Amino acid sequence: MAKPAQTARSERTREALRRAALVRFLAQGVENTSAEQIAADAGVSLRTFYRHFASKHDLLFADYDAGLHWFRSALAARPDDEPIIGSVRAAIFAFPYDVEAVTQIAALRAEALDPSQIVQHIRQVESDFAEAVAERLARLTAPDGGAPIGERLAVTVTARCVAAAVFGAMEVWMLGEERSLAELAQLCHSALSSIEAGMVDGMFRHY
Amino acid sequence: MAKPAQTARSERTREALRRAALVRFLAQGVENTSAEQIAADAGVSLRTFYRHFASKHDLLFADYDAGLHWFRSALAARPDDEPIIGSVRAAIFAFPYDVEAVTQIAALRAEALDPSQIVQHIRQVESDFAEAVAERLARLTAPDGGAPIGERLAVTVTARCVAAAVFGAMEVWMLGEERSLAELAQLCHSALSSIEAGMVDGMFRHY
DNA sequence: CGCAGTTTTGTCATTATTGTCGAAACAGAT
DNA sequence: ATCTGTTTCGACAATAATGACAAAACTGCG
Repeated sequence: MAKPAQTARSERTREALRRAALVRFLAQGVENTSAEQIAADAGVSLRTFYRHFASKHDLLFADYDAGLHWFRSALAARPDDEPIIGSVRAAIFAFPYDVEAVTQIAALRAEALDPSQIVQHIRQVESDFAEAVAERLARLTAPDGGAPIGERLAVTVTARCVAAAVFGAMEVWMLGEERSLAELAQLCHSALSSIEAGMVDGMFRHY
Repeated sequence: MAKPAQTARSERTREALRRAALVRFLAQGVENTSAEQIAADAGVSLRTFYRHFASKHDLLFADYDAGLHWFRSALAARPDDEPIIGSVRAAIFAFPYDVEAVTQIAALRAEALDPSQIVQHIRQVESDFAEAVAERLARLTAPDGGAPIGERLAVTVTARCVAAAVFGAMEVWMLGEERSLAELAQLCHSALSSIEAGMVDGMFRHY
């Protein structure tokens, strides 16, 4: 849909667009920057801009894939026999992120996107998160996805419940008054534990 | 974002646009129908069209809110002391829907939207579903949302897990070979039961 | 190097979407 | 019916986004 990025050239173009956009966005705000300006700054045509990014706002999510990839790898690196909740805990607490950059981008998003779009993105993140967990779980059963349907159901539902715990905790945190990171960690921990407790009896007791 | 719909007049306009769009879409396909045509058919200006619908594609989701509202009401109508899983089962199996219309719209969506957009919509549905369940659960604890944070966390996570079960079942069903409605019902039943079993011990054992 | 095939861009044209501002239609009170 | 404040609509202009096709850059190979 919007990602040539195969060759070195296209990668350069992409980078140029990314940089140009960030500069403009920071200097004059997202809405006051036209796609044409960005393209011009990067020295390419408008059409080319849209070949690299689905939309102007898409630039605000340009770094997301890298983070997802990191998480997926972190999960995959965990030993096969570790209980899934433990793997997830380890991965999410080890997640490295550039506070500066994240804050900056978050501000731009808040400025240019309406709340529903941001919520939509969070749902996307949760969905990808669940998929990563499912991928890790599936490794235990049938690496190729050819598992019996009951097993597939268990993997999918379990993974989604884990995601439900983490993102549910985040939701409660955002709506609550206490906004410290410690509080968030506490909520995550608590939510994951509740899932874990439920897992001893449920259909997915094996994970 | 795009919904005057307060007065009778705007409701008429909205309906006119909806009808006009459906006719065109069915006759010549979504992509071959321009927003201008729809507006013209409905006898309003292009700008007015965009006052009622956020986008041309938005028309393909125009009926969604009604369904959500139905579900929310169905859940609310259930007795307070019924276990949540039971309420959800009852509600989803009683859901009334016009096979004709649903099939028709689904075809149009498949034609005009790319898969990622459809997935995005499904996520939206799941999210709203979870929220409806959470609403029903919250009634048991603190009607005003002023419950202690632990309780809020339990409600949120539980609701999301229920949604995870239902939509996880749907995902497995869609990816599987058996596509009968019976199979879907079976998967939903199974997924909900697994959650139910887990609930006897987890933090949300009370629901 | 020079050629044939593939990928990436550019250009042009068309449609989609949004901001702004003023006119028309509407609801309620006099 | 007339006045008045509000909602909805139309007209116009500026961006945003996409389709179609040709030119330019890049690739591997003889």
